[in-house]
Amino acid sequence: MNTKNIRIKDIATLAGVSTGTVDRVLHKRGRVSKAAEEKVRKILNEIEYKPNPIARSLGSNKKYRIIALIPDPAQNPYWEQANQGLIQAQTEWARYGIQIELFPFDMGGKESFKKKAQEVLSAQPDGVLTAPIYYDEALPVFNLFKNHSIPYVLFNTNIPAAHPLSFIGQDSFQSGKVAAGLMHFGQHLSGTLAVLHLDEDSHNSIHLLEKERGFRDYFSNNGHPAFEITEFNFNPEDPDFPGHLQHLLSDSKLRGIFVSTSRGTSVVASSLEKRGKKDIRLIGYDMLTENLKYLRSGTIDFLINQNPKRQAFLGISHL
Amino acid sequence: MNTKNIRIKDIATLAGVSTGTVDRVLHKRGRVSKAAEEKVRKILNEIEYKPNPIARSLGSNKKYRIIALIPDPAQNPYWEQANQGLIQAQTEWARYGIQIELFPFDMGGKESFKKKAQEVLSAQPDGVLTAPIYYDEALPVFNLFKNHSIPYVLFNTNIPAAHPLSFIGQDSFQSGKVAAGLMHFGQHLSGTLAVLHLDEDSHNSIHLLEKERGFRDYFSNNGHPAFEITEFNFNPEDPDFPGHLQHLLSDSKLRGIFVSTSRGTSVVASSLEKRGKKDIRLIGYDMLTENLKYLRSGTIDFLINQNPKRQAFLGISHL
DNA sequence: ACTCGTTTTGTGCGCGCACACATAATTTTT
DNA sequence: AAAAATTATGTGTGCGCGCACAAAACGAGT
Repeated sequence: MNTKNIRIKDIATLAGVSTGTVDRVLHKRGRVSKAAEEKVRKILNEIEYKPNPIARSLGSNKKYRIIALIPDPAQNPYWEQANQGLIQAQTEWARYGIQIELFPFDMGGKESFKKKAQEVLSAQPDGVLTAPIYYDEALPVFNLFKNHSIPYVLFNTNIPAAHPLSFIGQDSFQSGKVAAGLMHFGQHLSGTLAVLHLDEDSHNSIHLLEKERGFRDYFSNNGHPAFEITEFNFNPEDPDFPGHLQHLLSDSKLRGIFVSTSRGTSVVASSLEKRGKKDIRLIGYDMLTENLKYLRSGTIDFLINQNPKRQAFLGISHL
Repeated sequence: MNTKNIRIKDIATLAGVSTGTVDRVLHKRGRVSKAAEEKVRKILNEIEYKPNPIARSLGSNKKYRIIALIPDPAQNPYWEQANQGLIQAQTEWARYGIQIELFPFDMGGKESFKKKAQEVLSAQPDGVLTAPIYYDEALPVFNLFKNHSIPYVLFNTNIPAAHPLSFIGQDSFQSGKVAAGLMHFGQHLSGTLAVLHLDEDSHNSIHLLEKERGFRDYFSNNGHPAFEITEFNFNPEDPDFPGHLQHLLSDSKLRGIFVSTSRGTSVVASSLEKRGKKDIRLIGYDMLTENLKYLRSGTIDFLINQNPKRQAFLGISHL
């Protein structure tokens, strides 16, 4: 009673006009005399009108199409988890007339990304959720979206320059700092720390570089014991990769490894375990089942959880 | 189109009856002939009917009263954060006719808890969100709630025996194990570890005891280096408290302190900082502003975040 | 066969909003 | 000054559901 919700009808009576007129003022679609608009505006300023979202969505009953433009889940467990979140969102929002379609693109194929982005555009969705893992290719795509006034939400990787509707995900820089803090914690011997980007094209993936920057930033402010930080870019599909890894691990001064990608962590962990190198600290990303195995066995010391499932779900919700 | 949502009306046509009959079958309020019920039931089994929650809540437009029975936020920053979450939930759900009332009880006064619980009962709310920090007193209260068929959601502290509608919060036992893991991590000298319960009546607070149990459990499985774990119960309001703390800190073999309550952590941290004891590891709970200060300065090594604000919010949402 | 009770079934209304359309009040044109 | 065009305003309808109530069907008794 006390929390009496004002309806559009109440405003109408208060302003001495009909509901239709109030409606037109609210949706600013003209066809209203100045005098009438005045009156309604006045009432609106006095009391705060909150349209009832339930009633609103009931009537319209529109179908919304949202497209998720993300790397192929089949290729990568991280994106598979994200996909899980999408499926969850799908079922959750289904009866509100929201339909989610997946446009997976090939990781490591910028061309694939560009092509799929074009398809998204021509599909004319009501919203897009995407993870712009390629900086250079992403920006022009977003400009196109904006021109077609298709709202888009970024997740996983942030590109502020793209000014999306919103961004869901963690701050890669801070995330790198956290990793560094955990790496530093309790370390009493100086030595080498390795930052590993296990990706096809890590130079173009800003979020990986941001993580590294955060990692280095931490150590530039926290100097004892002194660490030498080296950075490596490996493609885990490369046949030479095991060799490179072995060479890296043979460094007796190596104290810790920070893997910037979720998938790569378990590979490194298995290598460490084989060599019985328990003293090398390993920090990676995300609770993939593979990773969890090594986390339990103690080979992986910390996993920074990006919660792709939840992120994807939230992303859709925001749209 | 393809995801055509079936309405109650569709079922009616399919079964060859009217919507009213379907409605009666769905809400099982009788007044339906066996033959008709048969037909409707058959259709219902074939297709999965999902009532549109939007339309449902539109019509009813009921007012729901939810009461939050939690410790007085004014007395404790942790519960103040929880209160923030309640306020957020309040504004969020306001227009769906949900009203949240706060029944704060005095911490450290079981009598206060019992009294307030009685008040809640006589207020006849549609739902209760509560944090049963006193085990012995809580159970009979929940039985009363159940008798009056008032749904209740627990948060912060779980009491499975109370079988509530749901529980929001972390597993205290696991949380203690995590703390132990972080305590153990990188420790290379054996010594003493202290578990501090800084509460008025810690013996009756199961979640604190659960945390300790988890903490001890970890070390019983991870033995090197060997630690002696001691446990202390202090009341931070007690005038003797600073003396006790000082005595504890004078132990040269003390390696780390685990504070099981969110509020106490900063007190210990300030003490540590005064004595310049940087080498004692300190682990506590929750991102209270006080705690964050010491986390930044490095005196507190880890804070396990229980996110009371979010928990409270989720609790209401579940109801 | 008719009325009266009882059970079964169908219909109508409203929740609050958006949007379409019908009416009313203007202004412009002839 | 009347008709036509334009603009302003009011009213009606439907979204899907729950619930109240009207209508119909059915039996039983006279």
